[in-house]
Amino acid sequence: MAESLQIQLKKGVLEMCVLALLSKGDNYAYDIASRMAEAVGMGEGTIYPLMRRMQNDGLVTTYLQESGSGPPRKYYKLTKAGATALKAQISDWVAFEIAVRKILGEVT
Amino acid sequence: MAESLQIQLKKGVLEMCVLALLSKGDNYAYDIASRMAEAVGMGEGTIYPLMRRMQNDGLVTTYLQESGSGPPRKYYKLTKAGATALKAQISDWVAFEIAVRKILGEVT
DNA sequence: AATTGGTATCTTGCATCACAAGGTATCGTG
DNA sequence: CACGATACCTTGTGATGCAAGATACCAATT
Repeated sequence: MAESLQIQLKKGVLEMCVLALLSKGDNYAYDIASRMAEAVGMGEGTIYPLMRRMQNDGLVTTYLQESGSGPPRKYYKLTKAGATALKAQISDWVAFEIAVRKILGEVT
Repeated sequence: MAESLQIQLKKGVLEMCVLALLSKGDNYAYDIASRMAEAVGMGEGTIYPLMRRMQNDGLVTTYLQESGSGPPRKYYKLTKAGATALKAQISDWVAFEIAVRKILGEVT
């Protein structure tokens, strides 16, 4: 376990979840945020900086599309690099999960 | 899933692991840090503020003990409140784990 | 036509906190 | 006595999640 915890936890989980959602189909921030809010309690204000960072990192690309019910949506699409990052982050996450379970041990 | 992600992730995991270690016996910061470093890559500089916070929160108490090999060690001992917090945090963690696995879905 | 409420974008200020790096002190060994 | 290991702790930095709010579009009610 060489990497810093920060990478595993902070950059890791949220980004990984968003990448996982996008791997099932393009989506826009508001909807992603809603799903994440329901699933893990993420706040809406968190998603936009995160998406911008992921775009800067080349993990996603964007395109605009009319919605018919509100302002146009900015859809995010996974790139090849994004898919690769997703795989790596999942394997990191699984390793982290195992490490934590080991620490918890019989306490669980 | 009402609580903020921050609580689940940041305050959560590290504190939970430390509490779990202490539930198996009193221990001192340097040793805890070593174990955590090996297990999840936590840095040593992280442990001392964390322990102080946990002490302020009444989750642990401390006592000094000579070591024979270096300066005296400050042992931390789990309080009743600490044990209660540990249980709650484990159940939060398990729920979080499940939520993440659900998001990852078949991608895993 | 004006207001409300839901959708959807984004910004700002704040607080938290893990980390790296450094500082201090004790002990045993070469 | 110097060195490395043990063990404590502090400081500064950077990252980032969050709450709150600003902006704007659309549909439906008033």
